[in-house]
Amino acid sequence: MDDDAKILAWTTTPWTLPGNVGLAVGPGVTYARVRVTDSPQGWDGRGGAEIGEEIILAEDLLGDVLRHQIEVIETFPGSELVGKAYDPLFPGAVDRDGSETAWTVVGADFVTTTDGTGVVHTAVMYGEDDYILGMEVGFPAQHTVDMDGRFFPGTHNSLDGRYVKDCDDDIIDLLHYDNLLYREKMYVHDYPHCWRTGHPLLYYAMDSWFVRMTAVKERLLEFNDQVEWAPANIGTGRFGEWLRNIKDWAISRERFWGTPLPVWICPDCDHQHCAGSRDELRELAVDASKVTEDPHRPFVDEVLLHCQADGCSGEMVRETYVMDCWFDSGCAFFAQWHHPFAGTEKLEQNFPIDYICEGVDQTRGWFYTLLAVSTTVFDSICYKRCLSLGLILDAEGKKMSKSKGNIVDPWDHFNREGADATRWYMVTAGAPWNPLKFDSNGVRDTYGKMFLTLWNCYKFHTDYAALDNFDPEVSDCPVASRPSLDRWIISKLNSVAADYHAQFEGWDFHKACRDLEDFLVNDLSNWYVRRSRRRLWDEGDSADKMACQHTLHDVLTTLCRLIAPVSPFMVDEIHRNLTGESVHLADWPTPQHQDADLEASMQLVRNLAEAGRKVRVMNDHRQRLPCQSGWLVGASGIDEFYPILSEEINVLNLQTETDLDRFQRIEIAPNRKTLGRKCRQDLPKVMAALAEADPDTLWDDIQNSRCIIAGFELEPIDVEVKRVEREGFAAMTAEDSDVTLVLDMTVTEELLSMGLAREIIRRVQQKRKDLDLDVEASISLSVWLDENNPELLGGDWDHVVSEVRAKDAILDQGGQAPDGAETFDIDGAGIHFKVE
RNA sequence: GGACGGGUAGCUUAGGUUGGCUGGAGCACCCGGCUGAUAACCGGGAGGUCGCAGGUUCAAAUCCUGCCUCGUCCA
Repeated sequence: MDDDAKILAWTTTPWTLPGNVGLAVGPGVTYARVRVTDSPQGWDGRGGAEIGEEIILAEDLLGDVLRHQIEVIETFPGSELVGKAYDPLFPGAVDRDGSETAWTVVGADFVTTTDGTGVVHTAVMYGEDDYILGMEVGFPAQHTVDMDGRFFPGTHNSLDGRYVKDCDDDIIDLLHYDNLLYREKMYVHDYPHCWRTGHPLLYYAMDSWFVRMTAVKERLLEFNDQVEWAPANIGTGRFGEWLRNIKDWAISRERFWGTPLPVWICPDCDHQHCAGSRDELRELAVDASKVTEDPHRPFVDEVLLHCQADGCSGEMVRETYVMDCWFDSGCAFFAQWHHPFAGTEKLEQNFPIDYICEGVDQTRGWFYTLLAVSTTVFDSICYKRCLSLGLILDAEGKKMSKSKGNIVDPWDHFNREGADATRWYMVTAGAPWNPLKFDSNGVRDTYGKMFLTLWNCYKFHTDYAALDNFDPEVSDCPVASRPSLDRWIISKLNSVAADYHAQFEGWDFHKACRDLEDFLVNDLSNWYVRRSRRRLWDEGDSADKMACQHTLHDVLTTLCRLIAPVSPFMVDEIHRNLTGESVHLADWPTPQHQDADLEASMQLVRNLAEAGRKVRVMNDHRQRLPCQSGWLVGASGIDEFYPILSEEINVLNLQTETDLDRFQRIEIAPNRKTLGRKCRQDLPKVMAALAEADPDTLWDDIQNSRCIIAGFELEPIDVEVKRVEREGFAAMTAEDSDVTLVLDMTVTEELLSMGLAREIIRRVQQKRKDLDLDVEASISLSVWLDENNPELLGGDWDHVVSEVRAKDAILDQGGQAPDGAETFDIDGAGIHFKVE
């Protein structure tokens, strides 16, 4: 350079060096002039420097960049370097073209010392910053590379005509042999690549048509504020930020396929004309017959127009570009109605659009281009509500792509678990705007839990309905007249339906569907249907059975309608079979028959049933072994559910009780900490006395300050009071309530017999099922009981015989079972049976 | 390099805006139970440094700062 020193610049793209036309430095950055005093310890790669050579670079980066021993001669701000000229690395590759600033140092704000040398190589045509700077300071703007990525002839005799990325290494060699290279270094950095082929891309300045979006920036922001975004932070954040940093829209593409850019230019006077219709083209065409029905390339390229400029008789030629395909997308909202040539009424009815929905990766696609076109052309918002969906990722959280091979083939799931389960899984797996890590097991679970349960509820209903020739149209059964269990499931369904609707409106599809699934599995299947089985076994005609069938019919049809928008197939089958009509033609349910008190009561009943099961487990009392008595302490208003509850928790006699003390006693435990301090060596004596004393009187005395033991007065702080169940009782308070269930845990011969009968029934029923017997089929049953079993009483044996539909039955207590009998153990006693 | 979002049990996740009781669930696992529609269900158990480090506070998964890491878009 016009200085004795060499200036050290840095690049990650050697192929842009022939195009170098300037160097940028930070005016405020401190630079150092150093002299090489000695060789380095070792040296990797090409490049180097002579002893005594002077080098200029940013002071902060001396240690990172230089390998030689050096001395710093002076330091100075970058502004002192501005204006100095240097010799091009590839003389002749770029023509000076009258530029005053070519191959000089210029100042630029973007230069930092976070990496490189603090001196930025600038090749105007191959980088955005470079181009902007070059235009500003007047560097020559010439390509050294053609559109195929090859160096133009005249760049350098060993580079001409070669693909630039293949030349990087040779360029380093050339610099090395000319003593122009200081150092090469491996450096990891991001670089854009073609998403399809994986080839590295070249930044390349080229002519384009733009839509001046910057002119409507404020309007875009204003309209965006009127859109209801889900989630809201996309509108203000990601999309809002994009609009705030809006760039002009590069609208032209050098392609063949696509919507032709409708711009014609006169070669004589440069007048430009944008055509708006085929009619207009025919009118202006030099030869109207060239305007064909197909307005695409190549036909449209043949059309020449009469120049529209005053006094010019030139023939205008079409710009050969096509439009960015996203422009077509942005026009969809009016183009679908063929507006402006037709469909204006349709457009008015449907614009702005109520709702659009696309992946979050479409921020710059649909979301932006629709708004861009509606703003520039219609000065209006385009859509009122917009849901930005999260992407579907693979199990490792990577975006699915065919080239990576990490895609899940949806057909695998459609064929295995069905489209319904796949769809329901995808909706319930997370909020729609969150990325979804697709989990195949989740689809499996949804299939088993949601759709098999739905189908089984339907099967249960339809099997018994068929047996009874049930026809919902024929019989009439007002909801108000049905038993409370029926009114409860109907109320509950309607409450869930109302929430479901509200959650859909609030974008919470995932929560809505999870709640509905919970209703189906827990409320309908595991409570209503389970509690109703016996009602349908009734072989006569009863009002109760009729009510149950009507209720199942009503609940299933409504449920189908709610599920249909998400999972349309199985519910359509069910709905058609139940009503003869497709679910997709049915009305959306409107909530009715809601009864909050009834729902609350049933919730309490279910919590009590749960408490009953829990208390049995904790007290080691088998579910099938009945309890003689149970009491509900603090319950009111649920008497009508006592039959259900007593059956559910297997209690023979369930009653309301107000006095919990009847089942509980207190225990007094010493507080060793306070007592120890108080009694010292007398503590064992006091503790022994405490253990002996009657807890009730003791506690009474302590509270009234008249408890003196071994000369010490005991205060409430000295003891801990615990309430425990009296011998033979077990208790538990139901969740979210003040109601306590107390069970009598006493075991009697009668109860053991009943429990034994239930065990046998259960095993035989399982056997019936294993043998795949028809529900109505009869069997022959033989039972042998080992001697250590409790006695099976006559009434209980009769119960077994009728429950399992045995037409003849033999009971042998204490006898020897023959080979081939089924065997099981209850409390260590063997039981054998045979079903024929 | 910029914008935005995420990181909670082996896995999938709720909660986070408004700090507060023992951080909930599901799958899988272990033990027990229910079941004449169910591949469903119920009870118990084991499994958590709520990415890391600081800060604010009587108190932080939650608020603040920095960092690490993953994702998407842009460059």
